[in-house]
Amino acid sequence: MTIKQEKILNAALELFANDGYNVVSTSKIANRAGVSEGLIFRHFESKQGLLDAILKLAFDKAAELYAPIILEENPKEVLVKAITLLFEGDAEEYHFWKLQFKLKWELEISGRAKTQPFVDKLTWAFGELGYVNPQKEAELLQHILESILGGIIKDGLDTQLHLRDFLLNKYQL
Amino acid sequence: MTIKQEKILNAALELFANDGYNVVSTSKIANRAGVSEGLIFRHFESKQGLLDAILKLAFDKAAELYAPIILEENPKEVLVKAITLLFEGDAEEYHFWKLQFKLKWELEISGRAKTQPFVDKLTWAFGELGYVNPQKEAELLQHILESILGGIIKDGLDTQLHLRDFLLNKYQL
DNA sequence: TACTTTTATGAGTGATTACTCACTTCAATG
DNA sequence: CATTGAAGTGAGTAATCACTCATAAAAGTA
Repeated sequence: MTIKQEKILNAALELFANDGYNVVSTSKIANRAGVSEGLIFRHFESKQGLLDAILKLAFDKAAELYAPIILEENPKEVLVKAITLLFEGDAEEYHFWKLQFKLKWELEISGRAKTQPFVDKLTWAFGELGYVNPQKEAELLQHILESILGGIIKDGLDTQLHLRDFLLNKYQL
Repeated sequence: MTIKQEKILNAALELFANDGYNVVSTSKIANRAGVSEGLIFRHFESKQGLLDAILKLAFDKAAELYAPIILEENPKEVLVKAITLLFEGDAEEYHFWKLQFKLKWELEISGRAKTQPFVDKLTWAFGELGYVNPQKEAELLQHILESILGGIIKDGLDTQLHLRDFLLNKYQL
């Protein structure tokens, strides 16, 4: 991984996340990265190949972020971490999240299979805590968290922050 | 409104909703509508103007759909209608909903101000029913419904249908 | 130093884009 | 019938697109 390769990835991530995959041209990416356009195709073969490389980085980043929840053994703590995680994202991760939401609708990339372990863990936690229908409770919470994350990305963290304590209170955590 | 004008609107709605605004070319729209490309610009001035015309139709359709909830005077019935509404969408409305989700992320059109009366009505209903924090209960339910609607559009009605009865039960309706 | 491989450039390619315009067809009116 | 304004056409335009390729600079190895 050369320096210019990283510059291309960073520039493309930012542009894809902010403007979308289809409207961002490879010449614009090259310009932002301070690199010749041809270099993109040398390293990543095609525009799609560049996107694939970024998606792999995003996947690794997400796995790393969710790991503490998957490994947690206290059911209450699982829910606490799941809820608070959203509100602690730093600026670096921001672009990855935004890209994921954009691509979900622009290219109809589901990312559904990837969240399955997370939903399974939530289901387990709700079961341990004696909920009648842990499976559906888990799906519901997953929906809530996904929509709140979308709100954070679109309208800013401060517009959603008050829901954190409300949720923690609602689930008696 | 001439016949060809309607054909253009229908073709564009379907293509925008399925493929996205930026990837659909005006020549493709004209072709699908069985119309010369120039006619699009005669009637709608620009590609953006065509989109604006479609968004106006979508807004009217949404207002018409939400009206029964806004006018409802029984608080419990407000929540019932809000929850069940999602699961009763017919095929014609489907494209309008899908377009809204796509544009929300592709062009970052918020549509937030437009849902305000709906959220206000939910807030009122939760207040009438004695909830401690009706404002936040309303925002939470709005988040849930939005995310479920997204699930219906992406993965199909049947993947989300079981959540309807679960929600009705959870809110004791 | 001499040779090889990799990294990097930027002008050039055909295809496609949103949009224009000179022109024709059509329907309505007096 | 004659006139007029709107509806409709389709070839044409400059700009931009993803991508190629001949060539040069740099880095590694002996």
